[in-house]
Amino acid sequence: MDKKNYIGEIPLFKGLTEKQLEKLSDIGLNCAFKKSDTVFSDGEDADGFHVLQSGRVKIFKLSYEGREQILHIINAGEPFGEAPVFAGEKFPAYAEALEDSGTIFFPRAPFIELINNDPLIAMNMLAILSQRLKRFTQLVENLSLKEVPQRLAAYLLYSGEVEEGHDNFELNIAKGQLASILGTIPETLSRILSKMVNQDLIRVQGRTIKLINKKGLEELSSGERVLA
Amino acid sequence: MDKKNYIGEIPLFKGLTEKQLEKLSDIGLNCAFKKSDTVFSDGEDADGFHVLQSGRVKIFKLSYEGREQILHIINAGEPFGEAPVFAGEKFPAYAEALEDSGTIFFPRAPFIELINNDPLIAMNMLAILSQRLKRFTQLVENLSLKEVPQRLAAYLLYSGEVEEGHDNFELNIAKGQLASILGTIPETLSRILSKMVNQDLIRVQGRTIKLINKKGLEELSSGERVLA
DNA sequence: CGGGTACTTGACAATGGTCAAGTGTGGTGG
DNA sequence: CCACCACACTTGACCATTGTCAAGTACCCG
Repeated sequence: MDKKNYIGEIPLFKGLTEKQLEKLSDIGLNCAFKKSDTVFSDGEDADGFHVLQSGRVKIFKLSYEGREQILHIINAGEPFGEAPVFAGEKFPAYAEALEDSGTIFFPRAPFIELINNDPLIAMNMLAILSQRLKRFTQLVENLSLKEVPQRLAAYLLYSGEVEEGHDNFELNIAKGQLASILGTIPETLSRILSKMVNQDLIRVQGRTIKLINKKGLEELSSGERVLA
Repeated sequence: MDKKNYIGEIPLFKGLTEKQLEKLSDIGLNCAFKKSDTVFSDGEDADGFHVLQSGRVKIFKLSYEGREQILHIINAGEPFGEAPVFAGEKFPAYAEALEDSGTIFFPRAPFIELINNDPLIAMNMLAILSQRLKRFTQLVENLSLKEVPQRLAAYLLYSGEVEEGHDNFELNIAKGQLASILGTIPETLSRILSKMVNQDLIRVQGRTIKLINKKGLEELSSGERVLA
């Protein structure tokens, strides 16, 4: 079984001893989800958390009318649903597989016991939660203080840095999902992309985006410039 | 010196031994801020975090145009600016004293050392960060998926529960600051309060709010009902 | 009592969401 | 291999929510 080896690769569990990995491997349970399966629901009792092994998962909230706001896209190696392990005890949002996905589920009680004996896991977990907080701070800033074109510009610049091919990259999600990340709807996103194309800021072909005028995008994202 | 005794009262440091409190007391530095003093600024290097001893502090972001979104109001006993201790190393927002305030500042390095030797502090810190994440989740949900009347209704119901006098309480902040918590501006807040008064949902007198129709407010906050 | 700040109210504008219709496009089955 | 269906996306017309600007009122502190 290579579960243990895999666990050793997870950033959250970097630097642990063989013995600790052994224990983690003992308490971790493999789970499989098909595309668009629900992993957990908002308000559901949480008796542990997942680490994504393969595939992708979106964490999101739903409005009364059914609109969706994506809080986070989880990629392989990242934990999710970990906050209720330490406080609240209920999942604070929905989680759904964007593709067929595999996770390792760590039940709460044995995991907490493990942490109590090892500050390193705790420190790693603190780092991850802190990172999440920082991202949420940005998300709140974007939603409350920036308009959709600014948010989109920032997203494109950020993606352009992360993906290969600094100014010519492929969206790794559907445009509708991107809208949901940016806190808007597909129609609005579509219109703004058109405007950006008209102003020669970007070029769009399906899911491929080419950044033509990075300077302009940066001005947009900071708010110096507006997308008339 | 009663610093040590005070530290023992802080929720974050509950359950520690005398010796640990001693150490914390050794590394903690007293700070004083006058009303509207800046405690730290967005992007500033963080070499530690504060615990608020007295007064109140707001944590907030600013837009390009200068609009303010409050992320959190810190009350006595709560830590703030703790995330960059574990990740990022820069404060992710502004902090400003709402009143004359006193804090204890814990420098990063000795604090981390302390944590490495004591899982209990780590667990408490994990609980606090998790709690923050949950609150941020709600904040994102409110900003992105709810309209201002819904947010206000939820806020009033929540405050009504927390404060004494379940349905007749005093706002502990200026209305302009409340607007900034709700992600809007004073003018909009003012109008919505008027509408709520007209519909006999609440009564307002200066900073005193009386909840007349809790059921109606609940329907509003959930989205079943709209504020025509 | 005076002055500044907080708050309110009105008229207006614009961002962005809703509804509706149309245009691909990819995947499946005949 | 092609046809078709479903679904993602686009585009247009409309309108609600909410932010901006401006003016006026109330209130608190000195």
